[in-house]
Amino acid sequence: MPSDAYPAPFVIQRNLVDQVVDYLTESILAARFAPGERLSEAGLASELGISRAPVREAARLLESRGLLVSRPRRGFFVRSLDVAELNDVFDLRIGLERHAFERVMLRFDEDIEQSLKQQIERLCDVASGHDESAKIEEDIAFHRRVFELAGNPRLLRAFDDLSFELRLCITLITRTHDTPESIAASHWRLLDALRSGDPERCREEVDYHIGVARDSVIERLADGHNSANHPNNHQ
Amino acid sequence: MPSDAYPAPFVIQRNLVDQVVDYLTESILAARFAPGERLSEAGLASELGISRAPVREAARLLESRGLLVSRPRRGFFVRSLDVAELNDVFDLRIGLERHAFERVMLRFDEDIEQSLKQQIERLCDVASGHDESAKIEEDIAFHRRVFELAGNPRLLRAFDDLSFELRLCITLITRTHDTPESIAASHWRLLDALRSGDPERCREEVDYHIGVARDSVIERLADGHNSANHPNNHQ
DNA sequence: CTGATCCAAACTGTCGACAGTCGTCAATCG
DNA sequence: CGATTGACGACTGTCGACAGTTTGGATCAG
Repeated sequence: MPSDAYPAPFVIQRNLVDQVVDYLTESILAARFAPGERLSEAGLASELGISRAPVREAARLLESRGLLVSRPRRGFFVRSLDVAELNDVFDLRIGLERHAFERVMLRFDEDIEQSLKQQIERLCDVASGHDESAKIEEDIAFHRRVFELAGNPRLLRAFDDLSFELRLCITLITRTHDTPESIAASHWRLLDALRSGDPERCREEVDYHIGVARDSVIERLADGHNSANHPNNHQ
Repeated sequence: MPSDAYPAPFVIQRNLVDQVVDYLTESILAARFAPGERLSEAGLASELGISRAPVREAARLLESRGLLVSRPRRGFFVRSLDVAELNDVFDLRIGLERHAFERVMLRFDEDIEQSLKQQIERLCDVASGHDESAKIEEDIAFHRRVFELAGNPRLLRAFDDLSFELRLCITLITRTHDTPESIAASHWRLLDALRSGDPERCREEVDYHIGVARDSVIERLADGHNSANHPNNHQ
């Protein structure tokens, strides 16, 4: 008997907490909740037709993901990032991506190349369309693939943790209008760098790639979307 | 921890969740709970004289810190790391420390040097004693100081998140018996590398330093402490 | 004696309720 | 008229309870 292991998701018995986590995550990233907005436990619970306990536990999880902040005796608020925090997120991302790319480079082979090529092609497919959300997700998916290929699950988790804040950064602004060609080209350059086997060059390409993304976000944030977005840190 | 908001801690009104988080964290890291051990919500709650709700919320938080793993409908278990996971933790640590050291190097000045010198001296103070726990904490404190000086709170939080797993790695084994001199010397070398302003050299020193720590842990894990530690890894 | 089956105890997931706290706003006072 | 105080309402922190599930042992067939 396979008594040990395998949660066996035959019948996916999702508990309420996970469902609430997904619901809240999507709601925040789809900007259905405004940054800084207070989330009422009771309100959410009754809205979802459940009790407050699962909502509270879900909120704790979202807090650890950086999507919510809790103020004792006040409740949970949707995280709102200022420019400094946004810079910090991208700075950490650079550190993580450098590491992931280096690890991938060390084990680069035909399979990895194919895998990344496929990912870029999927990115190209949606890049010509008008589904901005899909572009963002495929962009992130490419980078996530790199972290998968790095072969370190813990490193991947660090990226996943950060990616929620990353999406939050992007949610805060209107999406960039890069051309499909430029989006594709910038990712082909990363693959080329990996292929070259030159660590120095790879670092530079990663720094440039992430730097462009960061500047794009910051630029738009400065363009006016920052107004009336008082960050939720007081006194 | 990572959170913001310093709302006048005149009267420290700690809620139960935070207290339970601290209690559990300390219990796990002090090896009062065995790796892989099941934690009964009801048991803990009655033991602490509280209800299960705060215990559950605290456990969720510990899960996000990597100290507990939850199995649906089964409860929470103390995380137990196998050699592969342990390698992953240290690999991520290398990535983070490289980045932190680089950032510190870019803004290196007299104040930073003094701050790190103080930290190393505190490390030396405890290194000659017999309080192994203090040695570990001061060792981690030095590295945490580097992350603070890097000037990126998000990067610091990433280290804090990882540091719990790091402590867990160390908890799993008997502590290394490095001499006080070698402990001090290895950290002086890191400071020297920072002072040199040479990124390449800094990376190498960091890689070496963390690598030694990793090997030390792995070596002792292989020495026999791994037996009967069936990992409870899922997801 | 081995292995499958069944049952009771223990536990998790979820709920509704209560008490204490915080923010708001109107009434009061200088 | 502006500042202060106090009460009201909303909400969080915490608790005890119930139902369905898992676990481990007792029971029974082979």
